[in-house]
Amino acid sequence: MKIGELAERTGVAPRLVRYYEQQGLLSAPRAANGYRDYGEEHVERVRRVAGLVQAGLPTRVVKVLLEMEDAAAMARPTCPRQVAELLTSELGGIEDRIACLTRSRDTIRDVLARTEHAALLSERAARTAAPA
Amino acid sequence: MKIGELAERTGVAPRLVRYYEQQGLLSAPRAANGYRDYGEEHVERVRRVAGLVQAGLPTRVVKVLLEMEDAAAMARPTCPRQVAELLTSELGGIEDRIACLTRSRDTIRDVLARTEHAALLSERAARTAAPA
DNA sequence: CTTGACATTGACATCAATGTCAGACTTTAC
DNA sequence: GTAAAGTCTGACATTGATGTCAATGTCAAG
Repeated sequence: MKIGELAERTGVAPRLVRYYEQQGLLSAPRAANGYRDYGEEHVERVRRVAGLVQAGLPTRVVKVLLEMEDAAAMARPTCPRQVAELLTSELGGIEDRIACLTRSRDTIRDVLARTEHAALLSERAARTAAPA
Repeated sequence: MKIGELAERTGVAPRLVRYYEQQGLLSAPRAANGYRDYGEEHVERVRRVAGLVQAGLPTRVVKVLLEMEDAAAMARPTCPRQVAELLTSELGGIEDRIACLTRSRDTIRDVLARTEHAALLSERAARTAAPA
């Protein structure tokens, strides 16, 4: 598929897809005419990249993170010492973020449930349970 | 305490503390001489603000989020319809981030455990279990 | 074959979060 | 009391993630 379709399916602007590619987060096979030519696997990949970037990770970190996810699929993953150290230190930051966001999520749910807007919450739950 | 000490205790640069204040995320009582004069409660607050910002939330969102956490402490929290809607829509994004980060966290742990760097992981666990 | 929609690259603009510096004032340490 | 260190405000610079535009090329539909 071409970049336009990929963008539509991921909700990520073509501009950003190219940017991520430039940052080395994305491979981009080319068709004979020079157009980028993506496959299904790229849809997942782009979603994942965008998700991590939106979660506040710099592209530089996302890069090693994803390289590592690729490695994790292997039976006997290898990982240079230096990368392992970077990941170990990032791990703390990631856990902090999770804790911070989790707390906010719980607070939001709690407040919505306890105010007169509980309906919004159940509407949303209904939507996510049966996504169109 | 003055801004320097607050900065030291939170790991957040004074410059940023002032910035957060300017964005309305922070109150800043002043001493007679004009210096900002913080109490213990501000330490927590600043950590929370910085945490959310690092988790990729724009200050504008952090602001309503924290206002709401304050409200959540009340017996009968109130919340204007418009704010409730904003929060409901942010909720999805937050959940996405959590999922994304959780997955990365698990992958990191998994890879570290399965490579020759498992030691890093246990060292870290030891540190976080008994923080200095 | 032409027109319109989409792609390519590269340059430039923007925005939010930070860093940094200058000039004036306060406080701390000697 | 003087010097060093910390604080204030305000301006300017930088960085990373994006938006936008221009000039050119490709493709699909009429």
